[in-house]
Amino acid sequence: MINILMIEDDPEFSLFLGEYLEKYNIKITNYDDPYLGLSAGISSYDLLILDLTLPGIDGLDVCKEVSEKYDIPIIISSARSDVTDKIMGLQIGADYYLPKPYDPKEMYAVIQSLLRRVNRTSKVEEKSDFAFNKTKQEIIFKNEELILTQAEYEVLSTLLENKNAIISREQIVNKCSSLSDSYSKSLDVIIGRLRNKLNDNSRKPKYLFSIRNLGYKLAQ
Amino acid sequence: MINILMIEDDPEFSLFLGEYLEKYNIKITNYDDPYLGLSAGISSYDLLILDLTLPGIDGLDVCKEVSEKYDIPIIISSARSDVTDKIMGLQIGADYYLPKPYDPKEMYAVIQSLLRRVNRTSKVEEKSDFAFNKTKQEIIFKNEELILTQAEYEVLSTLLENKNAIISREQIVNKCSSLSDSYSKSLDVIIGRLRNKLNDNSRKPKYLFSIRNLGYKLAQ
DNA sequence: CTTATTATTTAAAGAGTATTTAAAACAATA
DNA sequence: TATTGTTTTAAATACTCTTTAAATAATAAG
Repeated sequence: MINILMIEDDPEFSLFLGEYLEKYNIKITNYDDPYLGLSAGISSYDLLILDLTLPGIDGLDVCKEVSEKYDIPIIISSARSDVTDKIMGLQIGADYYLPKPYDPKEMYAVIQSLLRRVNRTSKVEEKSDFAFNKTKQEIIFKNEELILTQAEYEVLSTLLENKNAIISREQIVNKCSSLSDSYSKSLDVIIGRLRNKLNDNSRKPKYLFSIRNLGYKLAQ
Repeated sequence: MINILMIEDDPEFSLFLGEYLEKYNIKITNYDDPYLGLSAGISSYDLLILDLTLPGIDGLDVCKEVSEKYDIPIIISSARSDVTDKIMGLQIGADYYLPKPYDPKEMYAVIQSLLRRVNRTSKVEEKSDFAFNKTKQEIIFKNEELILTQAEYEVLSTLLENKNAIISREQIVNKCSSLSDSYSKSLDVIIGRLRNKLNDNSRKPKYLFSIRNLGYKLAQ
């Protein structure tokens, strides 16, 4: 069961949406008074749907306050479809801006998407043992940053960019500017050092496979 | 610097957007061929902007594949503004659906919002040993004000502004007006003095890391 | 099984970078 | 002009990493 907090001064609309979402096991609790909504134990909800035209306070201010204090995902659902409103809303803390009128199916899709993202990123579970960030020039392996030399970084990067594919020694050497471009044995040495840092074993490798006569491949 | 992968078969549009986002320190790499885009080392980018009308394959299929294999946030940017497309896109793995045409400002707001959400939920929010106040020109380190010369202050500031990122010697020298802009060894000396004041050790640094051939980085 | 080829490992050399130290040049102030 | 504090220069030292080389191991072919 998913619990959604709604702040919306048109009770008919919230009722209509609530009824629609009921069949997907989603429960909406609506406050037409924004002040009541703000003191409704926000953190116990999974998501906030926020209207902008509210009595007594601008929805954008509500958005800002909630976003600063809580982690809860926010969808702005408003008849104000001005670009500046959208931009403001998103910058101020909203996760999605859905202009009214909309098909409730669309709202449902947005809710699904947002909750998927929130749950996905908060989970520790990961598919790959590697994560890498080109801008920072760092490669994370099993949640630890690898300390790599320039050549090691370049080699592992090119392998990572072609995950599970075989790349020839020649290709690798050409892509790595810190390797002298002559045919050389340096690459083999670098590979060995990478294997050490990955705790991999050339006899029965888990990550770094040597494919005789063809090159190397990084599995996973 | 934020790295965005774009798959969009209208090169003019991607160029236009890329130029606009440049000033916010965002770099767009566009592939007009979706198959090339898919093999472009997706996991090293921070975000994917995806068009739907692509040559040879439907954008929704690309979306599905990427979403299943990677955690990367996806924005669909498409002229197809049909509700069913929106719903499909969001259900299949997209995080946002932005119908063309749109103001590039709006795209920027969406990017900000999405990255904020992704970083917010994944980061454990760690405490920094540093706090700095630009207006007062002071830097607090472990609750004590550091007594710094002008050059030291400027160098530490630029490092602090790019926490955990590698900055080249050249970049640092250019940003620091009290360093003569010629290539010079002064920076190395200043770094040494900063290390002293931070009780840091170049052999096994805790804060001030030298990244051979690339520059320095301040951790934390 | 033997031999030729290809890959891995290990150690050491050498080139290139970074750090440290001390002294000189410079700037600001009284 | 003397003092003081800061940046620059220079030179010595320390260190890191790619390359080379040589020994060992694994694989494929005859």
